[in-house]
Amino acid sequence: MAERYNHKAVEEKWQKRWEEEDIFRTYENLSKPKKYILEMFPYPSGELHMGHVRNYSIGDVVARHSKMSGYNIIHPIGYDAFGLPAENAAIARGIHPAKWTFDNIINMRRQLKQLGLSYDWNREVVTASPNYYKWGQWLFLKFYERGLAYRKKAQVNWCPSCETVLANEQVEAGRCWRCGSVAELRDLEQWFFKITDYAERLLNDLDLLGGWPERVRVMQRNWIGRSEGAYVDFQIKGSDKKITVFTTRPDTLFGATFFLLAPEHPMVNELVRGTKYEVGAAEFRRKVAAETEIDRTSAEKEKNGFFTGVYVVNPVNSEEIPVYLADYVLMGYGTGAIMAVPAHDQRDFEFAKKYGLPIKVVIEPAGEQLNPTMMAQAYEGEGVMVNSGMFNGTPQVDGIKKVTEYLQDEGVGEVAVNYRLRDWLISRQRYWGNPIPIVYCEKCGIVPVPEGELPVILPENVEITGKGGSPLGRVELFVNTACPSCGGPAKRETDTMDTFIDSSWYFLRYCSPHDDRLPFSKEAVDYWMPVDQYIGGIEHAVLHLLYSRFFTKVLYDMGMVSEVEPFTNLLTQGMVIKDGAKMSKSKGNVVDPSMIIDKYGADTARLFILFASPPEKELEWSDRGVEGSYRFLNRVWRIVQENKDLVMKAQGDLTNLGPADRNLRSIVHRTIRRVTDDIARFSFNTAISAIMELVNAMYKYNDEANRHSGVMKEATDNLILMLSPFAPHITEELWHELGNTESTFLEPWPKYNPELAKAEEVTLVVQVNGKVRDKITVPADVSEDDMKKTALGSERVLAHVNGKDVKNIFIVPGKLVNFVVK
RNA sequence: GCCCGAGUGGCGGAAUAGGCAGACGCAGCGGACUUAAAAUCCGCCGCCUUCGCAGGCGUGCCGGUUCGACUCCGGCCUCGGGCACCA
Repeated sequence: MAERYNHKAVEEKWQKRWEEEDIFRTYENLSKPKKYILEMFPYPSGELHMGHVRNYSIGDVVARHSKMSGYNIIHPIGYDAFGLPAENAAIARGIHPAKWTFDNIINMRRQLKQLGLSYDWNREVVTASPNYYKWGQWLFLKFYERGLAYRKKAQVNWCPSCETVLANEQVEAGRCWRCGSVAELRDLEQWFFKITDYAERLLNDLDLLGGWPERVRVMQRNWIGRSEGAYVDFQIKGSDKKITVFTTRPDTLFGATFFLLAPEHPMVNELVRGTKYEVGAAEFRRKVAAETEIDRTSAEKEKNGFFTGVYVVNPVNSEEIPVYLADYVLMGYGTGAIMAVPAHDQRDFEFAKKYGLPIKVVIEPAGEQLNPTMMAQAYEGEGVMVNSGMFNGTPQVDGIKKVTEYLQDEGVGEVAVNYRLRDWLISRQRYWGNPIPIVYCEKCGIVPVPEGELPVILPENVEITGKGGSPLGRVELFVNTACPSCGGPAKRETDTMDTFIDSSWYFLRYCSPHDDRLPFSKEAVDYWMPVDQYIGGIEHAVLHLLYSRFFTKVLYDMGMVSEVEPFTNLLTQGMVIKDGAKMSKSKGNVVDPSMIIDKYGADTARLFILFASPPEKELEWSDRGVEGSYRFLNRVWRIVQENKDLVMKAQGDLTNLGPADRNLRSIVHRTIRRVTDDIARFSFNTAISAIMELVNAMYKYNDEANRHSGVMKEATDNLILMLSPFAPHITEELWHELGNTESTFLEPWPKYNPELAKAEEVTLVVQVNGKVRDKITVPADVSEDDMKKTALGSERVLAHVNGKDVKNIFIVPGKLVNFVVK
């Protein structure tokens, strides 16, 4: 190999060799501890971006370091290949989504290989291939059998731009998570997964996830939104019917002065039918329905209501209170009906003020009286029950329990738990996704496609316009079929599944990717799962990470997996930004990884990305910084080349060393300790800086008159091995140039000798009254007495101590002396 | 509004258990090598005062605890993120 570092030649050479020798292939091996290292698989948009490079560089360091540390690792990759962009490309450029997707995969696979990532390519998974989506359909059928997949008519989110419905999790602040369009509400019959059945477990098991960032757990906790309270029945005046409300504040029941229904509440029509309120109620409902989710749920918006002419009876005091429709009451939460307590709920308070409804105080803070006419806002704090009959004087905290018990005894209420989490709407009116394996028969109704007929193949001949409903609905050959049950004429479901289903179990498929009898083999999954380290973006804090947890729990209940949580440890990487803003085409600040790899090589790109910032933080891109990393690799290259001959004929005797030799050895062993610890805590930036310091020390040592070949070899070997997870190509080249024949990937991770890692000399810091006055080099094993003596031998210290009383002396052994003087 | 997270040189960042603030890198400055430049190697590099020795100040702001605080406590400011009529 040439004297100069030629990144292109080196990287191409080793990528080829690794592939030929198949060194990243992994197998189950019960004699070794396993480690599952996983990065979120990419959507094959066509080009790798810097966020991918960061994600996969982090994962590769963890994987390579784990492998070298003796773990049997699994480190797979694949493509989340279904999704709307493929259809958009078809519309914009007339390319079939399948061609667009699979061409993109070819390109992205090439780019991933250029990065030198240690993937077991034999485990590659593509969600858009029939041998993967078949099993997604199979799982759908299992969910259906268990009652976890069901169809219902509901008010759902609709993205007008993507022309499809969206799950709640996929609407962010009222906008489509993908395209940012304002979501509309529509009444549609759709397929749902019953994730709410798992709400309690999804919530409780967050406690098992100590290896997750706290903020992700908090986001999921908030999203699930558990609240305890009670159901309370209110009798409709002049009817034998009742309406149930959910409340978290049964203690304020005596303060209910009116009653509110969501405009969509199913009782509304019945209540106003044939009355003078009928027309107005319908109009009010229409007006509210026209609002977007954003308007509807904005807390700032003025509340609107409509009186129905109906009254209900408060079960605790028989008071008759008026029933209104209110736009701030949501049909999707609780029962869609609430009791309004304006004195103790700010929203109800505002509503009461607007419509001139009475306000009745039933909770008062200790030693204070509240006057309803004087109140500027609701009192939501703690206190004691008043105006509440037999409960007067009860502290509010006890009141919640006591009133609920009373309601239960009277048969008009019960304890209740509600969640903010809604069922997962999984239908999509799109083509490029996994067909829902369901047939609608005129006679038999909903009929699941039999397992033996899977997969329901996604037809290729489809016209994609992006308009007018599910594209599959226009493919007659697909739609028209025979009922699997009676053989009569039937129609297929034409919606496809949410692509988040595909990504909810791909990590299981990696364990046995070629299984053709089941989605994954229990044996393989039992060996590899759970994922020990998952790495990806924070944007999936609720979406993908919640859905995957749900899937894992269902599969656990089915006996298909033995773990209740899929991801033991989670690392959420920060964004890559440039000039202070997220890289985006519209801002014109995108840096293309291909350009960087071409100019400096993958090793430089990886090293820079890992060095510039800790993985969880934002990473500010810097072209100068990249050059610095490139300079460093060249520096490594040269110091190894310069010492190649010396190292190759090194003799192993490391006794009788001079001070410079001992010093370098000590630095080498300290560096091993630092780098090992830093990688373990994902502090890659400091790990790299420690390696840089080692290289600086090696250059200094290089000027010594009598370089010791054995010492130089120890430093060089360890430098190469420690750097190899970060910059695998250059280190592999240098490693082989030194006469080694095994890949660094297969070498053991360096170990340090604690004795050698100790410095012989340390810097003693001397303070007077907490201010540093001198720094003196002393032997590492200096006694406390000698520390004191040495410190008092310093003129600079004496200048601040002489003529004063030494009141106290604090000594931190081997580190610091502090004289307290007056 | 509520809940998180973060504020350290010109810049990215470091300080893992309360003990040297600014490791490492970028930029800058100086030197060596060179006919010269690039590359490379070596050195300097928080601010103020000072020829220097040295001294003072300094981790968003104000206060506290401590022999000693970037680190712990109380209050505030700014920025970023999440949630936001969920009864």
